Amino acid sequence: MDGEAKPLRADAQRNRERVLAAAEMVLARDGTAASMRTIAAEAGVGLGTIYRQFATKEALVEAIVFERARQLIELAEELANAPDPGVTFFEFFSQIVEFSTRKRSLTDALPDPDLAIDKDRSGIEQEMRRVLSALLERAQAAHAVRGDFGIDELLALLLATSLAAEKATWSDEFRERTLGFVFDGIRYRTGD
Amino acid sequence: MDGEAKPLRADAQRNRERVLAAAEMVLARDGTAASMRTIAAEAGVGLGTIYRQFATKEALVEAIVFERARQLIELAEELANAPDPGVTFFEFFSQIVEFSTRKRSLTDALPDPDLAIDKDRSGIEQEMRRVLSALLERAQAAHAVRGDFGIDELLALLLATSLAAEKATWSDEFRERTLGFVFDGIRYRTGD
Amino acid sequence: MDGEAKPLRADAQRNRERVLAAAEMVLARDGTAASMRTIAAEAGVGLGTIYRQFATKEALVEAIVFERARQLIELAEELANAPDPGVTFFEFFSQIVEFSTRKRSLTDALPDPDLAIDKDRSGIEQEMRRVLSALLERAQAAHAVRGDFGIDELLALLLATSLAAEKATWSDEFRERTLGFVFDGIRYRTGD
Amino acid sequence: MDGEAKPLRADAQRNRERVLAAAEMVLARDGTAASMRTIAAEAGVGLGTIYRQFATKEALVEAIVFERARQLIELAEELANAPDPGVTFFEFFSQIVEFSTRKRSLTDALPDPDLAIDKDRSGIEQEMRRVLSALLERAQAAHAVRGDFGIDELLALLLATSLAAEKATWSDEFRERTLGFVFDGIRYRTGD
DNA sequence: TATGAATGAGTATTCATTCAT
DNA sequence: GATGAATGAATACTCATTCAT
Repeated sequence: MDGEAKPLRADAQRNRERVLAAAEMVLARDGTAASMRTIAAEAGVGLGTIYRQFATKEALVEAIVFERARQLIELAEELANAPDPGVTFFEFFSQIVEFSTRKRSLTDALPDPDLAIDKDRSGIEQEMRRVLSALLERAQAAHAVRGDFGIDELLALLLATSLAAEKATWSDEFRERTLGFVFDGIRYRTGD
Repeated sequence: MDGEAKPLRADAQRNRERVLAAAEMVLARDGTAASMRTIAAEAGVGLGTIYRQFATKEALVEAIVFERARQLIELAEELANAPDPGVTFFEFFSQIVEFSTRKRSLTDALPDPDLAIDKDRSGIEQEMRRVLSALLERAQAAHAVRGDFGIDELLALLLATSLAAEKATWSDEFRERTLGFVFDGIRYRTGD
Repeated sequence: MDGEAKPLRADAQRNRERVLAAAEMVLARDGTAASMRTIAAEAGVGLGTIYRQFATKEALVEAIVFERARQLIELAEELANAPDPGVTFFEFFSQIVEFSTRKRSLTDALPDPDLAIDKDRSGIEQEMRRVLSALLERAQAAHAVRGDFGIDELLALLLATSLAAEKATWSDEFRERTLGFVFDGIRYRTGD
Repeated sequence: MDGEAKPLRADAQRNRERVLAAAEMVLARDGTAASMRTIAAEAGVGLGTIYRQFATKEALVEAIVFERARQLIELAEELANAPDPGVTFFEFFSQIVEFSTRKRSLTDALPDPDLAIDKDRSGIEQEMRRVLSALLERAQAAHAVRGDFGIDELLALLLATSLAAEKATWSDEFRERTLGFVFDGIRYRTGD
């Protein structure tokens, strides 16, 4: 839909990936305050090499967020036709939160209704809304999730629990227990 | 060993408050990356004036967090004997989240199990746990909240929803709707 | 010859002395990098009180140097008619150096031929030259010090050994031993 | 574990030298209170350029001191086998003092028994003691210097006269005359 | 008159970004 | 293309000095 115009030379592509991997690791460890120099060192490339691929630090961070969003979308798409829509929905929710525990700043990948929405960002966010809506609707059709629970509320609660998990590093056990209460509030019940 | 020793000269007190107010505003807007100079300018005082009251930037931020935590605790204490424990509990939860919508970084006031806990911080966090536990237990005794919902889960969900509300600036209407689902998962139901 | 015009109120005089004493102590300990606030705290007075007596930090430092110079001069004058001019001369030399070991920056009290010489400074320096010359000449007249050793060389060697003693904090024993060599070079010898 | 690892790019090397030269000059003029900005301006480079070569101001100052110490050592080593040990010894002493007249703060290169001694510093100071001891012992063996004059006293008097020469900027003529008296005190005499 | 609160220029240092090698 | 040296704006913090209380 944009960008990736020329298919990058092989070595350039390899460098791009090394930088992304290093940046992901360093940012996860040090937060966005991490310096470009640190990232370059971790990637084993020169500073200039990063700037060849990413115009600014902001662009690099965005690329990572973008990448993560793509992974989420991919995962959601794989699950689009999974056998049990209800179980699938809740497991997917849980998985996203677990992801956040491990990778700091993943939450930036979730649509932020506030931020100035540039083209690229908007595109992927739309896509995320789309795939999440699909999972949600299937779960509702299967009478596993309440019908009055909308996509905006889903995004809000995903963001909420992911942020908290990220900030406080929830244990697996604690995550499941806490999410359990949220899920109980969302779950379809006879009489709704 | 605490502080509040001498009762500050009138002008010093006024400046202290101006600095705190300005810092709260600027930090809410720009995050903790905001510069001391910006805060001083916003407060209409010289840089040195800030440093007279707060030894470091960190101390200033902590003072704000501390102040907010104290407000929360005060509110919770006022509600400790309110007539309807169930309604009180859920309204309190909602109010905290609403607070976050207006004042960014309030969430720092909620206990963060992770961070190195210095004495002062630890004190206020213990207090917050205590008052929140009291509200929770009263609501549980009144069969308004599930008995298996603990203080840690409460803190986690408060943090979660506050962070999200803060990040995305939820409207009143959206907040009530979204929290409604969470509350439904927490609420006591016959058969538990 | 100047300054001390009005004879200062009793309390003002007391404050002046407290400040001087504190400043001497603090400057000796921390060097001239010591802050005015530290000095005020040590003296147990407010910052303003220091500035009432000394227009600038520089003026305060100068006052101390001045004070020390006056002490040296006084000592030299007391010795002007001491019984053994030779012993007196060398003991005086040694005492000045010992002084430097204890009080940092005393060396500033010794005439510095370089510096822009303001009126006050010049006055006391002239005086110091005068009293030192007197001691020296008496020692030479008594055939205790070589006749070709002049006042400029005396000042230079006093400054030299004082600076070194100050910088390296010589022990009593080391000072006497080291000065011994210098004295041997100055001492009158048959055949001169 | 030492340093001189990679042989610096040509431009980096040139800048390093420009910085060192500028720092030497500025520090000589303004003392160690001189600001990094002033040094950068004098060197005609950006502030960051200094910090690329020297991690802190302290490191820069140390580098200069180190450099000077190395020059002294080199000079001393060249003289280690000079024909007349006595003349050599006194000329070397005089040369060091003359050096100080031109380059302020050289005296920092002389071992300071006081200061916290870090590894590098300690290394070079040991070396300086060693080469000076060698010169001294040769002069003593040649009956040019008194046998009871030790390396510590030598270092003390070198420091003393260098500091004074630095502070007061002695003329060539005055230096020779004044040092003459010191030398006379050190010199070997029949009857010792 | 004494106090210490307020001021803001000045300091060392960091870091995103540019550009010569 | 890749490297990393150079740049300088920006940051937290200090301190001599002034001035309201």
